[in-house]
Amino acid sequence: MPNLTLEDIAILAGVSRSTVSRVVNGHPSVRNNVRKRVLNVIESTGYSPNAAARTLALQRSQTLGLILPLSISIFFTDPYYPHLTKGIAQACNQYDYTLAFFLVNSKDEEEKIFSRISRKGLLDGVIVQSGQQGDQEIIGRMLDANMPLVVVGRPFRSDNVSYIDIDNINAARNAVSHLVRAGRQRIATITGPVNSTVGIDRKEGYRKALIERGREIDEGLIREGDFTEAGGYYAMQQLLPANPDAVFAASDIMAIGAMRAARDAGLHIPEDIAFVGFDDLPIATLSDIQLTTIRQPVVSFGAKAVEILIDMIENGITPPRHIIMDTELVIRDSCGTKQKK
Amino acid sequence: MPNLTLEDIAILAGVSRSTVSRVVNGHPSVRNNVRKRVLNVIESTGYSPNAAARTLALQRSQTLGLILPLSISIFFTDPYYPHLTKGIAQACNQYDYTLAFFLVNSKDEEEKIFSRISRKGLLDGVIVQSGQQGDQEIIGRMLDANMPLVVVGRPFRSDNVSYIDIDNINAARNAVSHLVRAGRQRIATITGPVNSTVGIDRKEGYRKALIERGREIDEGLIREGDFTEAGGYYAMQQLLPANPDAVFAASDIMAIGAMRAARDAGLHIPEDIAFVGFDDLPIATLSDIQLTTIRQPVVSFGAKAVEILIDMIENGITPPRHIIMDTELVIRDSCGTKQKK
DNA sequence: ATTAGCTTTGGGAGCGCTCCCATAATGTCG
DNA sequence: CGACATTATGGGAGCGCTCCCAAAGCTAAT
Repeated sequence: MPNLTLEDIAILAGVSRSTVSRVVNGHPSVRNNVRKRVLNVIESTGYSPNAAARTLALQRSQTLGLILPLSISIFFTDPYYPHLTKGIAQACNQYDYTLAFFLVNSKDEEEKIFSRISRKGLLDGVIVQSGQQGDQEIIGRMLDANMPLVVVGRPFRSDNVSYIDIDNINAARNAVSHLVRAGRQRIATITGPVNSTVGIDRKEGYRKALIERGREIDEGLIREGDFTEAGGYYAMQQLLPANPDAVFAASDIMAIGAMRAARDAGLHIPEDIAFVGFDDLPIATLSDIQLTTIRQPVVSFGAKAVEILIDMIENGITPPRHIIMDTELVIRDSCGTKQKK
Repeated sequence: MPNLTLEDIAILAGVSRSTVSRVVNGHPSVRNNVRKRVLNVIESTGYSPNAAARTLALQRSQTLGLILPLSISIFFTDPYYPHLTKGIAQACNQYDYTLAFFLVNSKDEEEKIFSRISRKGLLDGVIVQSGQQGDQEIIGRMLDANMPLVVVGRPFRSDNVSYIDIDNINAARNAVSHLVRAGRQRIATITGPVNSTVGIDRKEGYRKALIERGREIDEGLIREGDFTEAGGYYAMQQLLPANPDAVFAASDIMAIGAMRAARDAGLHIPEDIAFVGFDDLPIATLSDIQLTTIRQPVVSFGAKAVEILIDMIENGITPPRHIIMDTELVIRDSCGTKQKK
């Protein structure tokens, strides 16, 4: 299969380069019989335009970048990221953009990847998964380079940046309120890393819920986790001496780890101790005790991020937009309030 | 930040375009003081070359595509794929290639994605995750388009294609032999889909192991799964009436589902029934009973695939290579043979 | 000092596309 | 049926880079 160019098609169809270009791009001012003739040639030769040449001429690559920064090099131990990726990939397909995927594994790589990303003619825009302080640098650099940018998860400095998030504080508050209403007395929490906005916000929601209900905050019932199963297990072990009768974990995967620790300690779920997670990813229903959790629309995050980003690319960078999506408390077995049928 | 070109840098440094190009590409024949002068200008202006222009001139994009075909639109319910993706992404970073990510979700998308992929000037080569019959079409089309290609997992027609895989038959045989040696009498299996090579091969390994040991094959002890947790659960329910005392599942995630079903049926693991999985992904150790499983080097698959692909791109397409990687049976709690300490 | 044999540098052409503008073909109306 | 508006078409220039070849600058040897 030889490498055909516009010119070749033009010759074969007996028209000019420009006309073929018009046909390819669906420009209206081409006579019908000419259009047909050209389309036939294209069809029969299997011609498809050269992406690089088009990018160069248009100054548009039709490619978006997804950057998962160093802080989440734990990539894929938490199924949150794969789901997000899926949402983004789907949306890219839908809008006919190519998705370039950058997984930052180490500080060394970071520099390498940066210089690749900031190269003109590669990406039209960038989606950064954020949350931790370290990600500010990436965000800053993209902004400096005037690269259209959407952040998934509220970043630390968020005033001049578009992002998509949920209301973590209220979502957490609802979950913990539910435990209070269920009569739990010693409600503990396993937070995310406190150098992340999700870590901070979900913890804040926990505090709010308790204070609203006139409870006191017992620091002995608060432990920091790292969004891994092992971290959840370990944090739970630390909490056990404080005798909690409920735990709100800032992610499903940590909740799974915490439940394992509780069970290893001989506790019964939900009788002795109730659990609520956060995310509602498929793992929530994989454990033996189905996890009560806060559903957040991870796949929609991706879709929405792509949508906004493309809008920025095609219509110019607008004032930063902050999109807050809805969450929902999904009651299952682990919190002990599910109606038996 | 204005959009600088080679030409601009040349003027600023008082040299020609060509000289700047030489400096950027590390060509030796540039006098040292000139090189320094140019580098200074580049540094101070933050210039970086335009990727599209370079691609057009070189006919090389330094970009690889990863295609996850329709048959695995279940993407990310099985953590296998995220891990593979991670391995590939890491390797791409290492070799300074960009990774474009194509997730095929529907038949409609397939066509759209194909035409994008086969566009010249976008990808230098492609990695396809394979296994099912439906993937043959993608593979065929890439081959027809003369696109350098490496398949992860042996495809159905594998003679003219480079691929990376493990010896699924022997790996499965070892696992099942282990169960036989442990004295299990009624060993069942939950296979992968039988329109996939992994499904077929692992089942074949199961049969081989039993026949070698003089056991008979009881079709009532064989059920087909679909590599999901729910599929494992369901298959196990089907198997229960046949009273198995051991199950070999063709993936960890199915083993998890199957164990849940066994437990729901009141069975004790591993006393009443032993389980062996396949993959050794982190989930294997997340369940309450740590899963005995066959470890396959998923992340290395990715690295190896990238390595071979780049070799094909840079040194021309060589005769197809078939790389078989090693596996290892990892004994944990679920098979009942682990030494107590 | 002159010439041969290097190394270093500059500029043209080309990669394959789009866009603009000029020209050619067509259509419309009095 | 000619004058004009309208629509189709062709070709040049340019996107920013690399590569090739020729010219210029050096070095050193006769």
